[in-house]
Amino acid sequence: MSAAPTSDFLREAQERGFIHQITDAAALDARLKAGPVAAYIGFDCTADSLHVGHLLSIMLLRLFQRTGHRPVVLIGGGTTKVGDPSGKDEARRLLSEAEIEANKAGIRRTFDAFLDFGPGKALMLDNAEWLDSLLYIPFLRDIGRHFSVNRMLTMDSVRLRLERDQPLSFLEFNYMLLQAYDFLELYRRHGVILQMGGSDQWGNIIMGADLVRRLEGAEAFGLTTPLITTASGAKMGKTAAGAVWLNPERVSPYDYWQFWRNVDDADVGRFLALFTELPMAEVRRLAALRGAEVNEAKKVLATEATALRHGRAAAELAAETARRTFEQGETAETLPSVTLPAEMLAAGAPVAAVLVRAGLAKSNSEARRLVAQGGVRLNDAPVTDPTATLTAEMVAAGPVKLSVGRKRHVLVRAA
RNA sequence: GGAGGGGUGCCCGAGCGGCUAAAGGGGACGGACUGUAAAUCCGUUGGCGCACGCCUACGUUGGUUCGAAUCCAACCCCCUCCA
Repeated sequence: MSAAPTSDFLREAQERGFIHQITDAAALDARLKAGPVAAYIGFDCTADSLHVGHLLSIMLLRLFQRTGHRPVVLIGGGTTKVGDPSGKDEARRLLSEAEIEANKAGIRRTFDAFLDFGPGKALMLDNAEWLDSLLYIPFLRDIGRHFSVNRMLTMDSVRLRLERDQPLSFLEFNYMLLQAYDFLELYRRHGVILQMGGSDQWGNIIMGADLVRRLEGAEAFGLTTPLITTASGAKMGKTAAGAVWLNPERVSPYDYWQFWRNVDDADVGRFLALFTELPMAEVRRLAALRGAEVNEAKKVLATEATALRHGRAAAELAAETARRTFEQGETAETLPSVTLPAEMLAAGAPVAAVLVRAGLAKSNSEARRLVAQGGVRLNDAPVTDPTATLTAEMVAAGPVKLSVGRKRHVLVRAA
């Protein structure tokens, strides 16, 4: 990175660690200072919720809006119909029109928490709008002519595949063109001059920027974010239960808080900068904490990150629930809970079955195994008998805390 | 189109007629130690009211055998070389 950027957006983005590459940092910096700019990031719509893996992009768009610009969320409704073949072993199941619509709605709900979509503010668009009606011959003639196969072959995404003798379908080869075309459409329709995305999108992004430049004679820019891995090298956002989703129906605010509370020590500073909006001075102070004090930083990270997604109240509640559960050893009645039907309790509900019902074990076998290994506790008392049952009397006085391991707790309630 | 090679559990990867629910590693989970961290050590890791039992599982479908992930046939998919 050459001269330090002076626009609010680039300066803060750089300071917080969002930037990996920029096509023309100085020119972009100047444009951002001259007035509001529109920028977009593309998202798949293969699921009805985004997950923590998308959060970096979301936070970047949020920062973009906060610094006075217009973020555009581009949903790949059109490209999802084709199915992105990259990086997948098996062909992905094609989604129906209705599924795509449902997914878009879910994704929209996620974004509503992060961006202001009011009049003149952020936009959410679907590339199906222009891709669905695309005609092959005119597309080839008008757009395809501007793409040099020679150059496409030198792009990392293509070159690496070819070098490793991995197959590359024509469809996939074309993906680049479709992506570039999105940029062109967004420029024409909404004056978008900047595309952002993960570092793996660099090739696609510069193709798009070039296309806009050629056909419209306009300056267009690209910016990529670094690939975020955890200190232990894994792609972030995966836990035992799977992806850490951003929609509360999939991951509760409490579990979301716990996810951030449990990051590696080595990740806390970086994550505070990227996934919260605390002033950098505060981020640096927290990141400098050592030893057991790091826990303070993690709690701040968890609460701030949760507040951004689920609101301050839900975040505080999750923090308080955790404090009472972990630090006081109490049974906080705000923990996630399962309710057992009366007839199940009347007959004596096997602990194993309750574990499965509570989502703490995937099968009865696993539940029994957990008990056998001494990993299960009822109100903090270890369960040693694999055939133990929960009775109505046990739950009559109030919810019972069922725990697996040190960290997973669920309240069991009577219906 | 022709000739070879290959498809194994969450992933990688052994196995190549019975001793195989399938070595080993990774990951994940539980335990110990801690700070709801990392590292380390121990254990677990298909399902089923599971102690002996039963069911499902090694690309798909059939077949040979007392017995198949292992042999045969056809089919599907992938890779390599040739045209």
